[in-house]
Amino acid sequence: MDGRRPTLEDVAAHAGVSRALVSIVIRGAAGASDATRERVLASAAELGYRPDPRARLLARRRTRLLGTSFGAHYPFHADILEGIYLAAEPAGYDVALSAHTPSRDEHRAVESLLDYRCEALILLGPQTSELRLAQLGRRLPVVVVARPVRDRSVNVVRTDDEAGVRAAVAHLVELGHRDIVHVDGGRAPGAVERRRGYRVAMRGHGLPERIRPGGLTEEHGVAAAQTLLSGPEALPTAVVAFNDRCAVGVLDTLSRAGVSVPGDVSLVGYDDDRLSRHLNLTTVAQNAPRIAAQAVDTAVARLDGAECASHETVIPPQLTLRGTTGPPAG
Amino acid sequence: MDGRRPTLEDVAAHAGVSRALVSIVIRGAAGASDATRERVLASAAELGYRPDPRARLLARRRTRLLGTSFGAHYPFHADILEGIYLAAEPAGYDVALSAHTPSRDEHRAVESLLDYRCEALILLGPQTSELRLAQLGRRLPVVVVARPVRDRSVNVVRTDDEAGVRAAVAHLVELGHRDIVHVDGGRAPGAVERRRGYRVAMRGHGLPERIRPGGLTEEHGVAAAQTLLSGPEALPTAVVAFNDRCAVGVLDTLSRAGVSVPGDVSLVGYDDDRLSRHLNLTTVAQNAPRIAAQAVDTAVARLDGAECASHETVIPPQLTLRGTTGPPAG
DNA sequence: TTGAAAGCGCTAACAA
DNA sequence: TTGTTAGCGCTTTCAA
Repeated sequence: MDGRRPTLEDVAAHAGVSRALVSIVIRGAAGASDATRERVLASAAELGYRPDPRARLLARRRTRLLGTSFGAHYPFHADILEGIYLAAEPAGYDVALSAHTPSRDEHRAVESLLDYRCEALILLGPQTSELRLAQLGRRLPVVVVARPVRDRSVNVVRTDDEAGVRAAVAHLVELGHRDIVHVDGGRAPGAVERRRGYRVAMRGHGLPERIRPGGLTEEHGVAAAQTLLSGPEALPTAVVAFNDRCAVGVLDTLSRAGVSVPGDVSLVGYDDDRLSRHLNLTTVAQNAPRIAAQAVDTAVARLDGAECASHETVIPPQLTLRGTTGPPAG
Repeated sequence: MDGRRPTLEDVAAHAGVSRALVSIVIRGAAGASDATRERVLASAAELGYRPDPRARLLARRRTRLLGTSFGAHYPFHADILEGIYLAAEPAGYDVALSAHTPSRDEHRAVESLLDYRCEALILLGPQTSELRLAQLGRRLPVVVVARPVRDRSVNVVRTDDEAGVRAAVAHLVELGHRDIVHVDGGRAPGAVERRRGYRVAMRGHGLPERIRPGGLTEEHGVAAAQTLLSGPEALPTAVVAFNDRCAVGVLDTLSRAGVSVPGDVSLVGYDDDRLSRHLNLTTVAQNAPRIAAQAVDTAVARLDGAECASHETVIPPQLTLRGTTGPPAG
């Protein structure tokens, strides 16, 4: 079937030089004549040589590995992952992935990253306790994405969620809405900030707060919309949902109950999922590529010894107007 | 900051035995007295020793690594991933993950898995050509999930998509529908089979086929529903969508156009995403945990030398009746 | 510019 | 039952 893959040694023999020289050439390090370089490269290509990352990792002083933990079920994490791969390569780092799922918790995901001697950790929306994050942060550079952390031993890259929701509310108020409900994110990362943004904005406009418990999935949106439909109070004229998935649940439930969006009720999501673009959902966009690039930059900067890289990078969100918001009916 | 992590050597010194013995104990291999075993374990615990997987992988004859490639943006892949982690552990295998994204193609994802000397590959819904899959399959055990492959050098685990769609159509016909549209999956994995299931079923019932080009995201559903709404022909009384995401697009577009589901139009999805459960969508469920377990089992069987493990395992889908199907209006 | 040699932390014969 | 020893495939001084 397989047959051993060629090693440095094989390439060296084939090219008639020492292993050390091959290593130098493969790594693109200085110290080999152009002639040798060419010959080695030719041999390597001919044999189909590919360096063994395990051995490389073991031998090198540095692993140049960026450990990234993510939630397997979060589309937003997938977007960021893509950006991390993109940014890591030119910086000379490899990415080690570790997923957490309902049955494989974050702790295990992180432990496995640590076992592989990742030099820094990028944690996407971690639910881990502040205490544990701080412990990790004292051990190696840790970049927490999409969640604020007070402890200064970890770095944070996140969207200014509070501002995002404030902008959403401002937009609705501008359109003439006064009865605006927030379907919140419960204990999800970022939920506190978005809730605060809503409250601050409503108070600022002198409007009464109406918050419904929600969460980060469609089902939460469905449930919240149902309480809105069946509750004793009148329907609001607008809803700001925790995220796009939640908004989809709200949208769907309202539409199917004969409530027109945005005719009767305006709706704003959060994230700018691929989804929202095509459901024509007004939403607050998080800049995933920029968040990813910043996370990698921060990790690399810390690794390069910039101890005092700024603790937190807050990236501005962008209100994206589409078809689910309009003036109130009355 | 860090300080070197303890090695086998450290544990050996601390316990006053040789490295070999520690290795034996840590691996749980036979050949150490209970007393020694206990002492070594105690030392390891005290020092917080964790084996270095790179070194272990390098030294071992076998890596016991199952390489898994997946699409970062596919929720269904996430479900399967979870099952793979679950099944791999008791089988004594580790899982190496490699994501493909729009900017990091499957080829790269697979190469990196190969570099890490994975013993077998589990490819989730690969778009790779049959030719390349066959080449891979001759090199090491390869299990392709959720897509049929004729070439017998790879193993396949998939849902009987044709039967799934046939069941969906049968259900609609039973309810009295005669004008049933299929919004298909275009070139997506599984699309051919589902389309065939639709055609076979419609022909079997003596009904005319109406297929609309679709795809695997909400946007495809939205687009297809729009052509349905604006086209010259009458709306069908039922729609079978390629998958749940596509169905959500259809559902949303119809609802917002004032078309009641299932009052005016019945709708069936495919996959049984988390999503569909809470949008109360009638759908065809793929059994992700079972698919995952079967994929791991197959890979392990092939690794254990069962060359002739059956080429293909087809898992029955399950029509799941919920609230988006009902009798036609007339 | 090149090569020899010593590790990286582990496993697995083999010998004691 | 235990210890010795030789790798796994690479990087990285240090000499030549």
